Amino acid sequence: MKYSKQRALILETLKQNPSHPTAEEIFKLVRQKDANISLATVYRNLNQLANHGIIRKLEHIDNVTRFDHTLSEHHHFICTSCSKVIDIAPSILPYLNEQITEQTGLAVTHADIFLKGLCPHCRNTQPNN
Amino acid sequence: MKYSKQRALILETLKQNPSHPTAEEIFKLVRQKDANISLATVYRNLNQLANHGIIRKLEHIDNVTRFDHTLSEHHHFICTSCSKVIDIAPSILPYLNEQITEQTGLAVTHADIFLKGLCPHCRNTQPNN
DNA sequence: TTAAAAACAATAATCATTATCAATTTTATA
DNA sequence: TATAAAATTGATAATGATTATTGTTTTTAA
Repeated sequence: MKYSKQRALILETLKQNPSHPTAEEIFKLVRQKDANISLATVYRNLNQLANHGIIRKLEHIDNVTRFDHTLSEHHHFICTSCSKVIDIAPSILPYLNEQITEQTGLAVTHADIFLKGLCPHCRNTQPNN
Repeated sequence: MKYSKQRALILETLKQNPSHPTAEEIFKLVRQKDANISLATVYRNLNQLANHGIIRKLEHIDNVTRFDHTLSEHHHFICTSCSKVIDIAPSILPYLNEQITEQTGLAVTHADIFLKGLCPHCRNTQPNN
């Protein structure tokens, strides 16, 4: 991968916004620093960075592709009220893959867990939902 | 919901094809029985059936929306080699929601688990993958 | 310094899905 | 059974996210 100013800006912007932004959201952010950058460039570079294992592409959260600044594995909780996404450390479910492999006979190499429920904030403000 | 021939056909077809088909795949199947049914009708009714809790919409398996003939909760394993989807009984992870709720303080109401790995068939035929 | 390779901006193309709308079907009621 | 309102349909246009194309610019190794 050759260096490019645009790619560096995109990666830097993603690192500064760990909130699992979409390509469109990243586009709006980088536009503030480079008024000429193209949406296609944002898509191209996000995919390229993901293919090189530098960032992570999340295709499962809410039917919209989002990007994650880190490769470190973690699960995701989405609040059904405010749509906020909260990262969950995989360490809360140790030996998950091994456990499933043992019980099913399927060689599990990767587990993505998507949780739904109310975040603490919505749980307090909307006690009856 | 008023009765409609088309919706009945779509539901029946899905029940006979529990392989998590996409809307397009269901469309091709129902076309064999009703040459005039429209793709829009298939989409409309699949969404309607899902909204009424009669079938389940799966948006997480492989970045394509698929439909599930049953509401009974279960997780999904997708083979990274042949893309086959295998259902996993949620009973292999009992008290999962409670366990996560306890450890994180998040009120988890629903957990979707998407597993990747090699299915038994591909594991045997491609031992080095 | 230069030339090939990679990346760019702009935009057209694609693909899955949804919206629109006039015509048809369903269904409750007379 | 007839009928009229409401729901549904088929056909197709529109949408929105993403990818492909193309001529131009940037990067980088020699």
